[in-house]
Amino acid sequence: MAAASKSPSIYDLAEKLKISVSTVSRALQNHPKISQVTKRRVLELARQLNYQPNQMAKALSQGHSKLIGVLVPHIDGFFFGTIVRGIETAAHQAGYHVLICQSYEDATLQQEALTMLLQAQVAGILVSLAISTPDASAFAPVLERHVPLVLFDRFISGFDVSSVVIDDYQGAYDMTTHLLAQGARRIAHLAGPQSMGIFRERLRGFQAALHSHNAVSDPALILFDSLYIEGGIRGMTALLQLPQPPDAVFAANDFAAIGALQVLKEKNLRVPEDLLLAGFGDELTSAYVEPPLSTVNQLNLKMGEAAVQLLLNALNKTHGPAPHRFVLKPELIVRRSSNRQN
Amino acid sequence: MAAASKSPSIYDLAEKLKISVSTVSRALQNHPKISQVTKRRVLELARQLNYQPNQMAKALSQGHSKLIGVLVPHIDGFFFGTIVRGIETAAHQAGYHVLICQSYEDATLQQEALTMLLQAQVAGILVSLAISTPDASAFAPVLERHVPLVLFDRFISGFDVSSVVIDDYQGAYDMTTHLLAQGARRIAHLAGPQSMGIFRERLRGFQAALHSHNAVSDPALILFDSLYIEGGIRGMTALLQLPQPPDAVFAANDFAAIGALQVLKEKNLRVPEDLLLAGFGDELTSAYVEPPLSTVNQLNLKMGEAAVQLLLNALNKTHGPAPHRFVLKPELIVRRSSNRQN
DNA sequence: GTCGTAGAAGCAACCGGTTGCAAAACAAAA
DNA sequence: TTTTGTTTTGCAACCGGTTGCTTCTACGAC
Repeated sequence: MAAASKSPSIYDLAEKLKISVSTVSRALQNHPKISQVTKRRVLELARQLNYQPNQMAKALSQGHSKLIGVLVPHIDGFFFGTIVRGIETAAHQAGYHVLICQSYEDATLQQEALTMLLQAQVAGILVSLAISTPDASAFAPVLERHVPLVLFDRFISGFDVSSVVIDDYQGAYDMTTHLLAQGARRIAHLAGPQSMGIFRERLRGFQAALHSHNAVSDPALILFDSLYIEGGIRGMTALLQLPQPPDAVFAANDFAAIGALQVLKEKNLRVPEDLLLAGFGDELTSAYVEPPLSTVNQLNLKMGEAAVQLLLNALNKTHGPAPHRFVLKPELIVRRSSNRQN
Repeated sequence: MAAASKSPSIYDLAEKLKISVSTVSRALQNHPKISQVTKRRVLELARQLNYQPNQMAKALSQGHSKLIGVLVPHIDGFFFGTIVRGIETAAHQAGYHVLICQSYEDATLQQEALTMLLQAQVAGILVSLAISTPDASAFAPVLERHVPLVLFDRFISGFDVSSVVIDDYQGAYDMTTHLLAQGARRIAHLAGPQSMGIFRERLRGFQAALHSHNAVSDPALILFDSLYIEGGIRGMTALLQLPQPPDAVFAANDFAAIGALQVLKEKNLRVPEDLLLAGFGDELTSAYVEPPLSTVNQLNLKMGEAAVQLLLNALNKTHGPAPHRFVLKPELIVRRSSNRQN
């Protein structure tokens, strides 16, 4: 299309130097069978003409590109933003590029994105599942073509591929234990959609902690709603209307907790004096709300890096290695919203 | 590498149907010179074999890919996260993929990333400049190859390419005017690095507003520092030690304002009663700090979309169209930190 | 029966690299 | 000087598409 100057190819180099393209190609790869003299001449001319290898041609002839496909629900927001940053950084260090797609939590869009990534001939794919993912069938084409796949954060049970997750169970368990230690007797849980493994795990951890400390476990205190701010508002409002309201709330993510906090402020209930509050996920905002919100750090950057590492492992083995599950230990971040000592 | 099943190519289709590859190729493109019968047969077999066109091969033969390179300082953080989301969404609608790179505000990394994008044969490039960008020279290879380029948010004066920016001058002017209307007499400005056009513009708008309202314009009230939270902390601390401290602070971004807010809280100064505070950029956090922070909305999503639109325009003209500058009008978001009326 | 023509399909070159294998160049050994 | 061996280089096919131009077929017109 571009009528004007095209960038030089190895053919141009070969012609100018009166040698064959294969020699040029090998010289550029520093192939041992090419003489130093020739290499020097090729490299020199390449520099002069500002030669840039065409990665598409390279990918085509080699059968695989230096692209890693990343499919996330959305890239804005602190959590995925940081993960993607970690992914890009790690990928870049390994000489890979990152192709980004968003599923918007929609299974159909997710499916389409996978198709596009496959068509783009990516070397591997990193996915955090859309909440609406019904089953693993969308990934059949990926597996068929033996494109390495690594799931992170969001997974689906019974889908046996490599993945990196945090130990949601443990994080929820620890946070619940902490709330109990702070004197909570009736802890409510704003739980997320149970179709997502992570939210199931958080609920499990919550319940296990209650159980092992012989604390009250009232089903009325467990609410299932969206985990956006609005969901938190609805949930907290409902909790306050109970005959026996809770004295602590543990939300399955920070947004829900922030929503709950807004309701509490409106009702002039003090946190942590009247009620303890904690979230999950360490969103950036959580440190700046009033009072600062206790939460569980998901080690986002590390998760992105670990996901890339797993993918690179798979890429470097000729045989598909056995799926490997990488579990990150989350960290409790105790701030004022759950801390009465101080 | 992949020893096992490779995905089918048009050669496989051609062979199975005993027709030539060119016919298959044309049938898939719905070329008018191919009979309906043949098209039907090809399409049917393609579906059966789950044929996926190899986009690299297509890009190679056509001389351009369906890839848009995006180069930002970093993808986490609300501002760039949202922009990138807008970009991805708009690009996806136009059938393009998005290749992400981060410069980490480093000119060298930025340069490298540009090279990689060029080698990846992207159809066009969207860039928000790294703060340390010394001049436009890094972009020479891009212009030479006639790869369409659009800058967004961060630009550099004297570099005449298409760009989409918000009217930082106007935003700062409006916010300053608002602070004056709220009764501020001595407004301080936490200014950013003046190498960045956006921060220069914000400072200009600030000063112009003071001037046109005959307000105090004291050079001691203008501080230049980093615009991270720490910079805001340093700045506010310094301002409070002045013989005549300000009665309002306008920070060139929200992070600096949030840092300033922390200092004020520590010193038990009330916002907005004792001092008015405003930021710029509408970070997510700003709505949740106490008191909620007044700020200027940068219309991030819209900016991303506009950038893609400009790029698509350039891609569709054979002649490089004249550079077009798209200016978005920012919106004032008045919250409690600057509002005494209410 | 021959010619003209439109429609459908195919040949082959090309995009810009990589790579197995053959060939050329040069040096050392016989 | 011929033979053998070692480097160095080149030929040509391939990756999976696209596309200009040619060829083949069939059908109506003269």
